[in-house]
Amino acid sequence: MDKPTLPKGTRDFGPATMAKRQFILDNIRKVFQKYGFMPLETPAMENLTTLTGKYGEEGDQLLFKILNSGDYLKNADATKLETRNSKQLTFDISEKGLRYDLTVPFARYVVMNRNEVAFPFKRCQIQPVWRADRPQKGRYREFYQCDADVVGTDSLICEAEIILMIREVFKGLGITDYTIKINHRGILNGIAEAIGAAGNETPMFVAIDKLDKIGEEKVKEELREKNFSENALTKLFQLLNVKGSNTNKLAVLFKEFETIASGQKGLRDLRLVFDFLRDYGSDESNVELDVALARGLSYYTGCIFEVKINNVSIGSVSGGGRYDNLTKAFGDKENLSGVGFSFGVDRIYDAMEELNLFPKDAQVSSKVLICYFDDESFRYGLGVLSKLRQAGIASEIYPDLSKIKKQLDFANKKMIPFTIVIGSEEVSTGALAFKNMTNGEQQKLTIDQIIKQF
RNA sequence: GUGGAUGUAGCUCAGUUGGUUAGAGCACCAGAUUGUGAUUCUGGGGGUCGUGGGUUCGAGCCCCAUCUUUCACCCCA
Repeated sequence: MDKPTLPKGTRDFGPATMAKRQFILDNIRKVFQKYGFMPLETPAMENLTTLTGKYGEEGDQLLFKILNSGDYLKNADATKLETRNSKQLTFDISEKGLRYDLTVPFARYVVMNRNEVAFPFKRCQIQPVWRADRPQKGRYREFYQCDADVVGTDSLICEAEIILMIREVFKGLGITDYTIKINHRGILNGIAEAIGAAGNETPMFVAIDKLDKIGEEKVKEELREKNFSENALTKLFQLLNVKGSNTNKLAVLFKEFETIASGQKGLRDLRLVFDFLRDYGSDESNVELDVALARGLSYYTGCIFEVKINNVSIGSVSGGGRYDNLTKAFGDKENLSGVGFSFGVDRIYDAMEELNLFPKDAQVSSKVLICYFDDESFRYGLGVLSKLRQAGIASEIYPDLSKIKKQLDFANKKMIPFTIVIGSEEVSTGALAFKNMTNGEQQKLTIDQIIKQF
């Protein structure tokens, strides 16, 4: 029998890792609920027709497909088989796939339950997603997303609340040095129009999105290959290089977009988001208008977000935006506007590990371990255990009669901070040896006195 | 999906131009210590060198394939 292994890009999470992951997840869940988002879960697999066509051509290639059950070659086209046309053959032998994100399944749910849900509908969803990507650091084939979306309203208060939630989650996790990048598809379209590249937006978005990574010259090179004129490039970088505060950037762009409707709309939206933040009693801290931010997911139409933790070797840990046409893609007659974002738990974990931000006691399991010398004190210990648990103190007793050294070692290994050592003396007097495992101090206390220590 | 790097004990790594029974530190187990752990001392277990082929009298080391992890591209949480 060969040694067992895990599939590429997947991981086990042991108790120590789980404690830290729970810490992140609990924090996010708490904030989502505080902002009025109701939980939703959807199946791991969706029909392929639900998933394909929503993420662009690249995204479709990254979908995990599930082979049909039974005689799956029954419906396979003979010529496709003979010519080994895998791409075409896929849809003959597979009709289900694993979800690629949580937004598309959510849109599907909304369309299917249109009459039951009360709009505007706020839902949060914390579940794994799967991508057939090639794994790297901070990039897995199975990972958790934590989504919060609102559907059925155009109000930009939703965008403002997304910023508030991101800041609250990061505060709870102890992450202070981060940037919430914000942009608007309208601004991007406006720029394309302003430089005379309307109709050629996609290659422009793809290229400028990489600006902070590969630099101005490389982006220009890439765009020249896509037949952008020198005039267009000069104009483009004039707009991308506007520095200063968000207000300043908005003002400069406002002049450029005098006759461009989509650009105007983008600027108005962003200005309103910033206004709402101020009215709420907040400000623009950690928020940066980045006109080069484009994002690949093709369904975004309005504001777009991306969050980076600074000084770590991890890509973005959160992203999202507004999508106006997603329910229409599922045959919905009346179109519903939605906006949402997603935290990547796995990347937040990696970043926090790199920055050493996990609190030490995030790993503690039980608070007390009961140790004993003989069978009689074990029996007595069970009564003590029961009292501790009734008092709500997480505790356990060592299950086997063995040397006290081994029992205390076990407490150390599990990072249990206190032990109660019981022997014949303790059984007869009721004064228990209560030991602090961090500093080694020990005192004789009754069980009631011990409970009061917590 | 394209190209590059990597893999030796539970962990971090040594291992000479291919040459006998593959090493260290930490960790683990047992004893010194029959009512007290993270210090010290003594002893012990553990590796078909990622996997499968090949070259050779002989392979941890050379060649090929494959898998894992990782880096760049693509894309993205």
